[in-house]
Formats: sequence, C-alpha cells, structure tokens
Amino acid sequence: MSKPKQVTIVDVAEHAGVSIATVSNVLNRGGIRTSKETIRKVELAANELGYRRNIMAAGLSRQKTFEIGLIIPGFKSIYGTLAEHLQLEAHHAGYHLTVFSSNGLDPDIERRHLEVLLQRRVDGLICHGLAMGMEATRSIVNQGTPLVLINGWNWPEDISIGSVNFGIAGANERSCKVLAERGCTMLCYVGHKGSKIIDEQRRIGFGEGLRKYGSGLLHDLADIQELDYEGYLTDLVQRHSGRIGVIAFDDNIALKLLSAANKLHIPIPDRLMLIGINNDYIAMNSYPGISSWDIPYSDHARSVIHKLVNKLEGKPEEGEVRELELPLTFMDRETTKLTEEMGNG
Amino acid sequence: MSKPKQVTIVDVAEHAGVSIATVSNVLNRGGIRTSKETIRKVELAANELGYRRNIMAAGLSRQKTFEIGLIIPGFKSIYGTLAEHLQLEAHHAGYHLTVFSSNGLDPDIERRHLEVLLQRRVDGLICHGLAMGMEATRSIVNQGTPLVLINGWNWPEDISIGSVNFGIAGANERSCKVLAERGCTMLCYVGHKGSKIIDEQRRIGFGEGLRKYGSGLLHDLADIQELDYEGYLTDLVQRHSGRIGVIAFDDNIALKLLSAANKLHIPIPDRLMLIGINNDYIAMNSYPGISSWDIPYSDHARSVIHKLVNKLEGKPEEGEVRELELPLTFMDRETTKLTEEMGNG
DNA sequence: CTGTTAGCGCATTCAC
DNA sequence: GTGAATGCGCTAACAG
Repeated sequence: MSKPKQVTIVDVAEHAGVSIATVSNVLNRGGIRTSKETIRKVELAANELGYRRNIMAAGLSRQKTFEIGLIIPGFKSIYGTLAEHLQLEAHHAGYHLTVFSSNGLDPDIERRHLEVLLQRRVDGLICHGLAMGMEATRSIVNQGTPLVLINGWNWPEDISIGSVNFGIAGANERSCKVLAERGCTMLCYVGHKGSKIIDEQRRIGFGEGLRKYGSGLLHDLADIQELDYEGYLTDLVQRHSGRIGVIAFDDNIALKLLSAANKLHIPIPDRLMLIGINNDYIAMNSYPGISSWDIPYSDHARSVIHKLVNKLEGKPEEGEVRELELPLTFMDRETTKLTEEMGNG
Repeated sequence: MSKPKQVTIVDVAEHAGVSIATVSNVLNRGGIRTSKETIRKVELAANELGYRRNIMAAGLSRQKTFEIGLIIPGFKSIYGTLAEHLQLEAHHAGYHLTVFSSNGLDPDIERRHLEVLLQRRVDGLICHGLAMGMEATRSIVNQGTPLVLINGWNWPEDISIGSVNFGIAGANERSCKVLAERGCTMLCYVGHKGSKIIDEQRRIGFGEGLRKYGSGLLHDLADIQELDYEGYLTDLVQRHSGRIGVIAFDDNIALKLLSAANKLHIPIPDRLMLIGINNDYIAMNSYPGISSWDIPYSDHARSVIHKLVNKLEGKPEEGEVRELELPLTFMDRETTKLTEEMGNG
C-alpha cells in the first residue's frame, strides 16, 4: 500500500515524449550533449511525476556504487568526529559514506558489517583498528575492494592499499619531553589495553619518551582496567615527593584522573601534571583545562578519502606514501602550565 | 584490475551443477524446501568460488532493501549513542541501518541525505529533529516511505507514522522541583537556541517547573550564544545572595558552568546547584559530579525500530501510541546533594 | 543529438 | 524438488 508504484525513467520518457536513454542522459549529466529543449522537457516531466532515480538499478548497471564503507569502533568521541569529517570529504569527492560501528572493536560485529558492505558492493573501504586480525581481514576483503586503514600500522600491501595514522606515539613521546622539561621527576602512563593497537602505540611512544627524556626519572605504567583512580594517585604522591607527570590514554581518562586529583586536593600542576590526548571537548572545558593533543581531523579525512579515491579512479598518486602519519598538536593548558596565573574571578 | 569478475549465482549454479533458481533458494533460505544434498553442493560451490550476494540486484528484484535510514544532527554525544543502539536494534529486526549526519541540523545537508536515502529505496526512515521543516519534509518524503521521528512533537500523520521522544520537558520541570525543594531561591535555565525543538522543549519544561514549584522565586533565562560563563555566574551571585539553581541545556554546557564556578570558587552545591541533562560521561566523571538525567537508550531504540518494523511488516501494532514519550531518570550527584559529604582523600 | 538494444545479478512465478 | 523464463530500473554501446 505504501509504495504505490515506482516512477521510473520509462514513465518520465513517456510523459516527456522522448526515449529512456535521453532521460537517463539528461538526469545524470553524463557529459552527453543534449538540446536545451529536451532537457527542459525531461526535467519537467521528472518533477511532475516525482521521479527519483533508483540507485540500486544504477549501481547494478554501471558496475560502480559511488559508495564508501566506514567501520569504526563507535560513534562517540573522536570516532564520531572522524566519521563526520570523512562523510563530508567523501561527499566532496562524489561519494557517499556508509558508517557502521563495531561496538567497541567487537570482531564479530566487525565481520558482519564488512560482509554487508561488500554485499553492497561499496567501491572502497575505510576501517579503523580492525580487531579481527589480518588473516580474517584478508580472507574477507581480498576480492579487490580497496581498503584504507586509519591507525593501522604495518599492514601488508595485499590487504590494504595504505593507511593514514595519527602520530600518537610521537605525541606520547613529546608528552614525556614536556613533563620532564617542566620539572616532573616521575612519569606515568595510564593506558587502556582494551584499545589494542592504539594503546600499543601509546606505550611505544611513552617508552621512547622515557628513554630520550626520562633517564634517571621514576616511571610507572598503569591500566584503567579496574583501576582505582583515587587510590592510584594517593599511592603515587605517597611514593614520590617530587612533581609527578601523568599521561592519560585519552581525555576521558584524563578527566577521571583530574577529578580524582581535585578531590584529593593534589595541587595541579605543582604537584601533579596531567596530559590527555585527542583534545576533546572535555579537555577544553574542564577546570583546570587539560593539556592535550589536537587531532587534525580535516587533513586526516582529506588524506584518507584522497588515497582511496585516487586508487578508485586510477589517479597518478605521485609519490604517495603508503603509510601516512599525521602529527598531533600540543594544546598547552593549566594542567601543565607552571607560570601562568590560574583564574582570578 | 581490481574487481576481476563478480562471482554470480550463475557461476555457483554451474559449479554445483544445479540451476540458478536452486542456488537462490538455498542461499536465501526462502523457506523453500530443498534436499540436503543439493544444499550441501550449493554451499560448497558458493564457498569455493567466494560467492557474495549482490544486495543491489536482490533489492531490485524483490522490491525491498531491508535497509533503514537514520539522520541525526551529528555522531557525537548522545546522538552517537543513539545511533549505536538503533543500529543494534535494527539488526535484531533483520535490517541494516545507514546513518547520516546532518552536521548540526544543516537543512541542506539534511535534504541531501534524505534524497540519497530515498534513492537507495530504504524501507524506512528515522530522523532526529528535522531542521528543514514540515513542508519540505512532506514534499520529499511523501512517496510512501514510513518515517519515524525522534524528538519530534506534533507532526502530522501524513508525514510521520509516529515519534518516540525523550521526556526532556518533564525532566526540566522536575529539575525545578528538585532545586526548589533543596533551597534554591533563584532558578535559571541556560539554553541553546541553536538546537531548536530540543531547546524549545527544555524551555517549556522550565516554564512549567517555575509555575508549579517556583512561585515567588527569582528566575532567569540565558542562552549560550556568546555567553560569557564566568561573567554570567559572577553576575548571578552578585544579584542574588540566596542559593542559585542552574539548569543547563545539556551536560556539555553544565561542564562549562561547573568549570566557571570552580574557577570563581563559588561553593557547590551550597551557593550554586547545577543540573545537566543526558547523563553523559562528563556528568559522571567530573568533580564534583554533575547531577543529570539519564536517557533510556535501549528502550528508546527498541521502540523506534519496533514502530517502524511493525509498519513495514504490517503488524497489528495493537494500541500503539503515535507519540511515545520516554521519561528520563534523575541521577543525583554532588552538584545538587546537600547532605552528602564530599570527598575526603 | 536521439532512439534501440542488450545486459547488470537476482528473485520469482510457473511448468516439469 | 528443480529448472527455464521474465522482470526489477537503469546504463552503455551502437545505430539512426
């Protein structure tokens, strides 16, 4: 009852007194030259009948969907922002972006979504942090659909045409530098192993930072898994009387740490310095403001889409890097600023 | 080069030594009874050839896509969570959910996405806070695609088959009650007119609350548009010496207010009480914790999908309410708790 | 410039 | 149970 009868190009053709080919030409601007008059007639007819092109039929016929599939761990936080930028950028390139969430890196859901996207015959794929592993990915994807990874390190060429990553290891490394330079005599990283590769990169960066800038300093590694934030900080300040620098897995964790510190009345930044990552709304608007690392979303989205579309449209891609790494920008806020005066209502 | 040759049911049929109809039957479990042996053969052939059903062809043929389109203002915050739940729930019902962001209620983007979804011939549509207005919506949607609204009040039947809304007006009303009961002698609402209908509902609730519980109390309305948070609070405490109750548009705004208050050393909750809405991560993890209203995401998603799918599959929908309203749950935290002791490291 | 025709991959009557 | 035929709506070569 709902869908009475689809209006097709046949209807439009009849109504306009032309052939269906002409209608198709006019309505898709395939570069085919058509007389003004015909165009007008067709467009009029289309409007009057309320014609709407059936994308499935179009996709079936031409072997291309102009659709890109995106799989991310979730819609919240930075992934949501990422998706928004990618959606926009994809549109600019003439593609649509279909977004699926793997609900926090659930391999099964991931697989299912991937399957659906491939059944949809998307032209390309973008995935963030594939949890299902390389082998599974290969067996599924290896049918010729180009795949670009976000935050995927060291993936073989036969699976992914490349990746665009955030310089999160570098960020953590430089966080160590900042903290050490500003008098921290103990450096800590509070991670989140549940986030797999991301956490791994963070740890790598932290390790590098320690080696380069933290020689002789105390250090500590923790994981939020069942972490008692207040207990942790209490312990830390008891164990070490100097200034402690804490690097959080992300701004969310940073907020928890900050709240705990505030509750415990640990002076920030004098006794405790804190750095998050992502430069979320949280970091910008908490009190004190949390120092963090800003993500170049736009650049990133552009790189990802370009990489993919270049491949799809056989562009030259002169000197394209397979694995691109985008540096993050340090946002210096109150949790690490020593000299700045802090608020005077 | 990339897509060598699609494996079709024809190939599978040949490889299995059966007809394409049989393959179709087996691979879609259409309830058609087939011999065990044939099934095995077909499935084997399909696996060996790496067959993957072409959804476009299937959708074209049977006039149904099993796809639902969702348009939300963004992927972040509660919308993202909403989308995740809807995606899950849709899957349970046997549908896929395609999510588009209107980038903060941009009517043009909204229109474009709607158009795409309809060209995709989605079976149904879910929209949150259509910004483009009823007339525009009617002219676009009115082709027979069922539309369910989220937070849509008083939409005519010929456009939407119904809506499932959050009781945000009620929440604001009850916020007034809480604040008044706990000794606030001035009630304020800090809104966000940019969020149109949502803000409208908040205002309605605030108005109701004032009338019912705030007679004789001072009150104030503000909008975050160019609001100087610190200035605003400073002004408030100067103007009024009693306890001030502030209701924020959402937890994001609440965080800003909280940070400003902390910076100004305004005692919370003794001098200033604060209530957000959404029960975001922020509210749960800030210090002090922000009292807020929890959203029943799962129930909501279930209601929405059920409403839509019932319609799609012609189910009875006995006693279905056209406009369903789901109450929010108050989460009492430190910004409104007078008697609780607050942290003792 | 415009019309004719042959698929795209699959689902679905019907006969067998 | 299984197989041949028809159509879903559109595009892309070709003819005209």
